[in-house]
Amino acid sequence: MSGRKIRNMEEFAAKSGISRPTVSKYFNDPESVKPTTRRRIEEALERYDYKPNIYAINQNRQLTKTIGIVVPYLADPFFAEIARNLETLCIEAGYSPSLFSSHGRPELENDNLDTLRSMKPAGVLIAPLGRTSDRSVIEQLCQDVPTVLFDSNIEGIGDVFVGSNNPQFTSLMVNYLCRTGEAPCFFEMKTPPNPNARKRRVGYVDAMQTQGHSPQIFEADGEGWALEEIGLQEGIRFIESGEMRTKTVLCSNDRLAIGFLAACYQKGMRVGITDDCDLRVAGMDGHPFSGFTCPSLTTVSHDYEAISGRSVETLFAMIANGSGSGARSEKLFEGKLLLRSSA
Amino acid sequence: MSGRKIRNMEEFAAKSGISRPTVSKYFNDPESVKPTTRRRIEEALERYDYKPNIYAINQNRQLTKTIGIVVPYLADPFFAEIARNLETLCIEAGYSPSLFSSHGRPELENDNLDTLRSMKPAGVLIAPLGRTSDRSVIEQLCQDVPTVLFDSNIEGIGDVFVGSNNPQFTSLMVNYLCRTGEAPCFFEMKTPPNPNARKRRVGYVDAMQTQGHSPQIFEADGEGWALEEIGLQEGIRFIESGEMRTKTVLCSNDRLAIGFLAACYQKGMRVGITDDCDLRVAGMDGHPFSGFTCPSLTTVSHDYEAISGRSVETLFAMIANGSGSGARSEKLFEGKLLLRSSA
DNA sequence: CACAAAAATTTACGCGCGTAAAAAAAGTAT
DNA sequence: ATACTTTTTTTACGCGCGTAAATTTTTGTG
Repeated sequence: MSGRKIRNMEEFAAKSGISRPTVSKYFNDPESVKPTTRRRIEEALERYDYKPNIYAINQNRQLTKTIGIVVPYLADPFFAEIARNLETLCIEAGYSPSLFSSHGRPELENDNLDTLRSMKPAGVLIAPLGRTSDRSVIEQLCQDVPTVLFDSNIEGIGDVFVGSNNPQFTSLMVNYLCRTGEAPCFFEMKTPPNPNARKRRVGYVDAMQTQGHSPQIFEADGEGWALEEIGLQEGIRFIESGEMRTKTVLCSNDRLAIGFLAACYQKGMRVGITDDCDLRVAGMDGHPFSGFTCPSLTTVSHDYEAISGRSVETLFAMIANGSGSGARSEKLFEGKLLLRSSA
Repeated sequence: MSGRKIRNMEEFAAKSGISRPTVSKYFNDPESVKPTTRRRIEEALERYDYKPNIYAINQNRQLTKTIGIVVPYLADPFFAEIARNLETLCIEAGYSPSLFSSHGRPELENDNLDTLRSMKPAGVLIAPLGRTSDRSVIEQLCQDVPTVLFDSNIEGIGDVFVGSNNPQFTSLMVNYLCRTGEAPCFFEMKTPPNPNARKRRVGYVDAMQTQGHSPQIFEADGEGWALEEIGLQEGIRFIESGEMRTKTVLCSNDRLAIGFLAACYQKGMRVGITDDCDLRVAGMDGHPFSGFTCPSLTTVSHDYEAISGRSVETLFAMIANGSGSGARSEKLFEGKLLLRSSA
């Protein structure tokens, strides 16, 4: 590819001594041309620096090879990790993923979705903001292109949802905590950015009542995605309030838990399962870095691979079969207990 | 936008009662048409669901409104945070950022860059993999489009580099540590994924010698971007080796430090500046979550805002002036000492 | 070597838009 | 009202490629 630049496929076809339609065929599927021809094209490809113009390619095409991936906040390690998985799977399947973050802002989510819609992608994988999402915009998208919602469900929208069974997360953890010690109180945000928080709260209350305990919920103030900071500040407030009726704290998510651990550390409270500790703290999510807190965080982990795997599988199936599969399907994966040393 | 869909600009122009070229003009710059006309178009825009086809728009255009952003590993919170800043700045300036992660793999970096090049972006912001990057591919990109390299410098390539003064990071921290206690040993990876590591090591050795101390470096085994895990496992090995000649450890970066803190915790070593502690641990980067470790991590922080701000400013200037500015410029920002409780 | 099948070529059209040039219409100042 | 300027319309072409149909060449088989 050291040779000089080629303007278009016409010119490249001339250089390689092959007709343009055949070259076009090659780029759409290298296997579809005779090996001899293929070799000649690929030799030319090494000598000249040419790549078909993606705009011209997609402009007169109904389905592109693009897959849109939209997450609410990419700087959240959970979404970064999921996005990484999804991108990898798409690439392996021969698609070109296009990644969008809504940065927690509804108007950006709308912009992303509009942009995506005009890109005529083969399919879209979206984790919506949730509460603040614009239903109609997502609905539009789902109508136009095969779309899989993941992580955050929006009732009645889209053909497929793939996510985690959030109430099961809490009941799993509550049961474990009750089995091994005191029943937990619940540390969460009053206005959480992620819509799964509500389900977790409900799951907590249900599980506690099933176990015959009365729930205690501490609602942290603060808005936005700076969850560790909120966990720290409000954790301190919670501890200082003296209202904590139990020495076991279940945090609504791992990022909050990481902040809460920092609060405990600052307040000189030892966290852990051993006898010399003052408090047990657990989280939920299986955050990529939850294994490296001090103490390491006991949590319920999403089945990352299952969620990302199923999401893309389903999407590919929708793309193949034509999207209109009929009934809306929801697939919820169970969380796995990650027993570490904080609880 | 509840009205039925419009196929193309021709049809939309008919609906709004304006000629297509004028509508086209409107979409390129809404201010460029008469207020009356603008109002009529925008009214039609509310009634009908139309957006110009992005492929057709860009196909016959030399410079698009796209800005490419390429990072080596998006699941690393440092890059996630930088990417978030860059995206926001681009959007505010009226551009459409397009985000790519190389997932630590050189072949993906090449793919990303090739894709980007064919997108004819107005400009590109790239943090290359570094050591494993394909120089020629990056060089090609720089020739074709205005490009700013950030974070990881590749000598002699590109017109502009914006990053941090890594040797200064280490000397700043070494000086602080020496001033307040024992001189530090250095904990780093033998084969770090990030090319800045080498500069930090050199900076460490230099600073130590300047201070009249003999450097001690522990080289952690392991490859890839699972830095916390490596910091944990190799940290344990380092501690157990008994080779640690000092009770102050400077980690090459915060993620390694987070893993090392976990190692210390597991080995029952108290980390902090207070008298009852066994060890001081410091990091470098100002990792978004470094403030929430236990103890909170003393570190040298990148000037995130300055790096991202300067990067886009420079890029916009290159776009405006035409890229060929002549000499290669490098801007290195100083790190800021973040004094917390680990060292 | 003839012949059918497969592959490549030739030819030609269209996608949706940018954009240039010329003509017409609308707005402004005199 | 007239002359002038700004804006819009009309008309027309081209971007780079997908793709279909008809034709020619190449390949494989008997």
